[in-house]
Amino acid sequence: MKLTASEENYLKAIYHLSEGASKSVSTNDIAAEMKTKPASVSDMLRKLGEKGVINYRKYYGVNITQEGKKLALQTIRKHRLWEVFLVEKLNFAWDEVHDVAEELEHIQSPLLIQRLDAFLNYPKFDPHGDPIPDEFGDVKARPRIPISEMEIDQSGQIVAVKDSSAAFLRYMDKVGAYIGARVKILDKVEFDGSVEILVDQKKSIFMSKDVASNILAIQS
Amino acid sequence: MKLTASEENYLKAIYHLSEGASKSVSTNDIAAEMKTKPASVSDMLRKLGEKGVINYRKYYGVNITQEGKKLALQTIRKHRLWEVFLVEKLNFAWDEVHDVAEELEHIQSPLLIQRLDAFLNYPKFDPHGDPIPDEFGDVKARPRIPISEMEIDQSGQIVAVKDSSAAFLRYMDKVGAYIGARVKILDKVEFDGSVEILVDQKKSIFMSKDVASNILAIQS
DNA sequence: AAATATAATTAGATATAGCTAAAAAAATAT
DNA sequence: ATATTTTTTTAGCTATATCTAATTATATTT
Ligand SMILES: [Mn+2]
Ligand SMILES: [Mn+2]
Ligand SMILES: [Mn+2]
Ligand SMILES: [Mn+2]
Repeated sequence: MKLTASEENYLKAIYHLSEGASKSVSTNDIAAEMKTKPASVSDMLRKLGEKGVINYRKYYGVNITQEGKKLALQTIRKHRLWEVFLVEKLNFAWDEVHDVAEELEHIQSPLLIQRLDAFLNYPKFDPHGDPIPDEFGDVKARPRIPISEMEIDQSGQIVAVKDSSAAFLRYMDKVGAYIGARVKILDKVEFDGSVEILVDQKKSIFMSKDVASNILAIQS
Repeated sequence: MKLTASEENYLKAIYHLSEGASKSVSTNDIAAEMKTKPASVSDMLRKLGEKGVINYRKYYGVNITQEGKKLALQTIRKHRLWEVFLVEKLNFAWDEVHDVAEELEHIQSPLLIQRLDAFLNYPKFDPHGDPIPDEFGDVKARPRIPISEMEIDQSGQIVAVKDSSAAFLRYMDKVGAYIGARVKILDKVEFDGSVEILVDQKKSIFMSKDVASNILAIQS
């Protein structure tokens, strides 16, 4: 099964929207995610359905097939490997990599990805803490919870961000929160869910619930 | 001026066909180079003409403009930098890099290329000995002659290949000829122009004129 | 100079990928 | 159970990039 760059992008979006959610993915949701119009999505769904990477019943949304999942994970693998390359080797900031990786992920060359993976020493996570699927599409899931859901006095380590937008990542940089940082919940405001955390036993950061819910940690 | 990947490929082809040749480039030649049909070329020439990167007079072929030349050299720069990356960092063989570079060269990110250039330590030549234009499109030309034009007993150093096809490069590997090798012309056959050369003062290679004309050297 | 051959362009298709506007189906509210 | 709203699809249009077949312009022969 060979997909165009555009088909790969849609399939990836469908995969992401499927994750967690148990029911079908809707046309409107895909359109929002892809920043296209629902009419364009309907057209693409017909094509992806014909290619067998999704199950598509008109008016009832789509479910990704096993084949589709595998292909989506291949694209995600490439995207994340390139992100690691950009940060580790080319000194990109973690908020600068997404758009370039969005292009690089479509380069067709299994050898390239195999060699890139080796060159990067088989990284397991991308710069945002997201796991890199292996060449068979297997992902090592790591239990992670938003720090908004941790209790006062609990400790943990930041392992990922849920929102990888440049704006959010720059906020992280600004307040000194980063992947790998040790954190402890100092206080939680009942009223609005905002949180005060201690980073690396020295720096205290106060953040809204919205922010806290986008920082993922493993408890310790 | 923003070009599509396809436009960049055509412009690069036109640039290459222009090099050396003093007159306009013909539709048929471009079609042959691009492996498309002349009809497709006519269409593209109209578009490139409208964008001002070529001067196009129907039925009389094209000449690349200054603007076009600059853009073509940017694409060539990217292509060659990626080739260096693939060979130097990812251990690709020099006959495996072209097709992948042909895709990578279209990634749009000035920062990426600037950083890649630095990461590779500002290489001046690609794995086939071709010069890498700088960010302003300036190329350091090196005098180089096909070894078919060298005289008996003359010495030199292989600096590039004219033909970068996988087939030719694998032939080079097979006979042990490589960029950087010291060569001396041992014999030339008057009848058909074939040549015997000594590589690195130890290995003698006999080759047809066709082959010899595709190996470029600087005399010493 | 006219006939012929070659080269290049145009006309008309196809395929991808996007859009707006209209129509139809499904979901929700009365 | 209807009516209304929301969602989704279809129809029709635009743009890119390719093709084949037909046409036209230029170049070469005779
Ligand atoms: Mn993408
Ligand atoms: Mn990422
Ligand atoms: Mn290319
Ligand atoms: Mn090269």
